[in-house]
Amino acid sequence: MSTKRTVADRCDCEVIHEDIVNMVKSKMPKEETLYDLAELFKVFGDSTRIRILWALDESEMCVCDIASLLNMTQSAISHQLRVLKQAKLVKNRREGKVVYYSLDDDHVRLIIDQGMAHIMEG
Amino acid sequence: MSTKRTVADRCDCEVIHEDIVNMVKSKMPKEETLYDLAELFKVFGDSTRIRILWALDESEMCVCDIASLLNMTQSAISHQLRVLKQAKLVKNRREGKVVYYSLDDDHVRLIIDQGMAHIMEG
DNA sequence: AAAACACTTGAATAATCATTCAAATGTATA
DNA sequence: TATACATTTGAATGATTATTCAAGTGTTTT
Repeated sequence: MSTKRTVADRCDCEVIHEDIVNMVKSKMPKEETLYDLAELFKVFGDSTRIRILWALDESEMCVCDIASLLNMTQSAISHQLRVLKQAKLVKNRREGKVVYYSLDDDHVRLIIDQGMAHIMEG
Repeated sequence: MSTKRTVADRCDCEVIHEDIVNMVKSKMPKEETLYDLAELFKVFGDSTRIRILWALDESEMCVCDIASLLNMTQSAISHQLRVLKQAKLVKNRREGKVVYYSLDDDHVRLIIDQGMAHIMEG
């Protein structure tokens, strides 16, 4: 008796469209690639960093100026610039005591533009 | 006497290039816009959601299939689909008991493509 | 060499958020 | 109407992370 399923048979449902799942699975990029992609977008996913990127798209700037522009501490800006640099989105050069940051990559503008397009269409 | 600055005059440096800061400030979008932009990218900044978006770019799928494809619980997938829907990146339709999800917007592909381009150029 | 300056770094705190678990919908079927 | 099914929802937990604060570099000026 009791062909009744126990309450938690792992997942309470099996695949419904196995053919589609298999097809999609065969076309998915490597796990690692998708992970890296998410990591990249995570960098864009903070308003401080977005503002920094937008500012640097207008002009190369030093840490002090960015801090002033965004009304934040130099330390906070410096921390975020490090994140942006690790993601290869900005680069810097030193001139005496001053360190100037600028965009490192053309994709930055394109990614932001596409994001804006999505937001704007409402 | 003592024109010497106290140790913490708010920020330990003043603006260095006031002209540039003012120019950039005048060109920056509204705070709110940049905040919304960051919120959008935050949605892309999670590997589960990126995988869902990539999968839905191949084919419309139901929650159960996505869960199977990504080897995760339906609950976890459902929670993330809600986030994606709020961001207007996916839409859904019901057919009996089954709910099918699909991409809601052409920008999704373009944004992901730009992200990939950045990653791939190394 | 000492002081001032521009910036970086590390640890600590607080806030955000992805996943899990349990319970609740809504729909179809017996 | 009761059961099964596909999905949603809410609360709880653990992990990640942005900012602050204090101390540390590296460079120039006096």
